[in-house]
Amino acid sequence: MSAGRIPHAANAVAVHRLSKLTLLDEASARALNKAGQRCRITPGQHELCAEGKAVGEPQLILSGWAARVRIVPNGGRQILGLLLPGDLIGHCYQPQPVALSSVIALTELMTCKAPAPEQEDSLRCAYAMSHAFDEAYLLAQITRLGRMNASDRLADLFLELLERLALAGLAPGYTFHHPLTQELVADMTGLTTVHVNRTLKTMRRDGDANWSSGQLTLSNPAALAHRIGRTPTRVAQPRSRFIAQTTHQLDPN
Amino acid sequence: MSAGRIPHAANAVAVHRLSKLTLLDEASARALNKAGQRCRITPGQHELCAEGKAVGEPQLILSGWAARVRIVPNGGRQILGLLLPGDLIGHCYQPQPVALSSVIALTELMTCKAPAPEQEDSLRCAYAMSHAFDEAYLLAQITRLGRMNASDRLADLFLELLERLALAGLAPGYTFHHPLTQELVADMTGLTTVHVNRTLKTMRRDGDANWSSGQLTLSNPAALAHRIGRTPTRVAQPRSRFIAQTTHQLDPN
DNA sequence: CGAAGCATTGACTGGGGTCAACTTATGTGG
DNA sequence: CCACATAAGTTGACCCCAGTCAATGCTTCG
Repeated sequence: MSAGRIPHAANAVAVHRLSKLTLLDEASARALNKAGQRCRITPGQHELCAEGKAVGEPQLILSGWAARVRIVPNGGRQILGLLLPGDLIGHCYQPQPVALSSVIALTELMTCKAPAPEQEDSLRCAYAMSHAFDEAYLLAQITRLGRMNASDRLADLFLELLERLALAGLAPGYTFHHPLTQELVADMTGLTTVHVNRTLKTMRRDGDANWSSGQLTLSNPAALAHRIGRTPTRVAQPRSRFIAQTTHQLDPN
Repeated sequence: MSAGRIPHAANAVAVHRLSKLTLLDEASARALNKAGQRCRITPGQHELCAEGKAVGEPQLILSGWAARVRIVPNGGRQILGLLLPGDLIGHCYQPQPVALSSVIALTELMTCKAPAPEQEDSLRCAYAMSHAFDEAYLLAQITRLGRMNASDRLADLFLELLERLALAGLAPGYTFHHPLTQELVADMTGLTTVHVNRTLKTMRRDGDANWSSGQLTLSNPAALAHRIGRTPTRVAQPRSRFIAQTTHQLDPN
């Protein structure tokens, strides 16, 4: 894996994630590498996709963060989910699809066209797995918003992020870099900026998490997960490589 | 469409819904009718599917209501979404899938095996459309929980139900029958039973909705939708029959 | 330097939760 | 037909988590 900014390295993270979802065959890996050579840059804050508009070709995120967003009539904003490196944008199965939410870039975003899977391709399986994880994250978001208090929402969200970034190989230790503002966290968790700030303060005091803008550190993810009753996300049976191998990240205490 | 309880009539509602999602060809309609002849009955309150367990063959709901449920560590329960006649259960694309949530029957439930689509079948498209609607309903659930107050949550939920039941031909006028208790509504909307009761009282007083257990009547769905800024769910471009034809249900004022 | 965005804090308020009682169905068996 | 049990709906009194408003730091950047 070479360094620098040559295209091959650009999609290393995305391939890393997809290959953890299923065993990628030769042809798939080659298709991904080839697709990564034609990447597109989207500046931060730009919209990649507008709710209600036609969905274009599915894109694969090579680097950067994005968010699925919905504007609420009364002026508010709800973030439906986050999109991280290795995630797919606009991958659906129905014909003539319409975007169910807008997608905005939270950072400068590098994307490429997601190569179309051939018949019986392992890529098709990787996409399906990715799609299933997307649904799992939506369900997690629902339980967070519906049945958790402020501090549990934040803890659960941070653990999910750690899990997902670990899947893409982006969370060494219990720390990760992120482009989130407290306002974004508020729009994600259904809270206000003020209350997010207060809750973060409490979590810092209690030694659970340390938010210093741009970076987040969880002192003891396993203990935190246990306390709020969180279990790692699973979408397929633990056969060969069909599960995300992130559990070990949370095992030690 | 004959009356009575012969198998052909049993799946009439499900076929009605799927054929509104896309234009069903002859073979698909025949496959659905045939599948409906071998139906299974699940008593109310029974679990069809357990979170974390392997998912079996995809099922099609012929009649009755079910709910996707997740138990929250601190004793609570969150309903992730409702499953209505014509909806699919356990339809996913990844191999060896694991259920992302439990599914429980809210009423006695009649289901049949969802016939496997052939290559380039219109059934495949119908399933994909149904899947897309499922995602849309999850997103709607997120914005409800994240950014709406109690009365808007109830109004939005009721409008969604009206829209979905109309799609299956089960909501003549602005009234529909349902098996929901106020506790179920509470578990769905992230509120408490007590507060759901109070909010329903207010809505009745204001002439927005009338909850009399077992039946719900919205006096003016279009006005209500306008007030809370709700638009009908759309997942594909309005080409031929690719959109749900429920808009007319909400048009008049 | 000022401007703009983000983080932080305090004082006050209110929507919805909690607790607890009571009523109204809907059975169910004697 | 009534006695009893159970589930669902209804209401009141009280409280608290999180929202609102508003001011003040703290960066970063032109």
